[in-house]
Amino acid sequence: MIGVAQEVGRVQIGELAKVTGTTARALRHYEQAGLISSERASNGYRVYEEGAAVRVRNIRYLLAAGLTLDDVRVFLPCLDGDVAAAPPSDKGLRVAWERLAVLNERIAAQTETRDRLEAALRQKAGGLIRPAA
Amino acid sequence: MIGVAQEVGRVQIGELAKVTGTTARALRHYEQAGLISSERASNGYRVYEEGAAVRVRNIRYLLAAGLTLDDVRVFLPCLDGDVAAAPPSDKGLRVAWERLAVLNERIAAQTETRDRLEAALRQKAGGLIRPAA
DNA sequence: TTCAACCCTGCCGCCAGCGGCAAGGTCAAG
DNA sequence: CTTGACCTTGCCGCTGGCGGCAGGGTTGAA
Repeated sequence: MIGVAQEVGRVQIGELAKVTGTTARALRHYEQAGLISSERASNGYRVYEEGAAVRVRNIRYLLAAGLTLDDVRVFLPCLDGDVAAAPPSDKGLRVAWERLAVLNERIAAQTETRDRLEAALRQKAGGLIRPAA
Repeated sequence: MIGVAQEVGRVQIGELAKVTGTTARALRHYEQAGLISSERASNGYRVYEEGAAVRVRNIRYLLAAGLTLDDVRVFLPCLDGDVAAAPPSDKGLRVAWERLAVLNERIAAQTETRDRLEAALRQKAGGLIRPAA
């Protein structure tokens, strides 16, 4: 083993992938997209600091909610709280609010659509078929 | 002009695209995906019957809400109401309810995420920046 | 020394929902 | 008879978020 963790949190990509439930490939992708950063060891290996895991989990959480990497980039500085990253700039915050508004619209649209679909289904199904609940 | 409409609603692809606010390309795509159907004139041109416009608008509506073409295929039979298409089969209805449940989950996830983001933003912004509303 | 298990950087592939273009047929008007 | 607006099929391209592989270095253990 290459050092289970000399200093806590100084971890390489495979480990980070494992603990965050993702893949090294995805992590490199996030880095290239500017969502995470890494130092390099003398051999060129990426080394992640403590807190990276939190950040990555935040990323995954937002992605899972249907946000794009661009969106995530906007919101991340507001989520890390403690870790580095630019303290959310004024402009950054404005943009974040804008994206949030967009998100709200999307949710509204989907909700409306769902309601209509549900109504249509109830009507078609008479009473034969019921919501899975 | 090739006949502004001999019988009302017997219309070709460009017209249908125009009235539904989409493109011929997209309509062919929907057809290939099995979402709409068309007869052919003797010259090979697609001819759409009345009601196609409604169907297409339904499709666009659902797509705009973030559904996939697959999803749409599932829900369409329940929306046409009058037009042809298979009368929503029993199995079809079950599947539709399932998809609806998925949609609900997605909405829930997004809503939760939005709430968290909003909270984070409020905290970061103190009171400097306010929701766009 | 050799091996396995890591890591690196490309670069191509996939899915979805089309856009866009080529190469050709059809039709009505001038 | 030509023009131009329409239509046809087919295929390649693009965006996003990676997956996966090739080709190569580094490490620690046996």
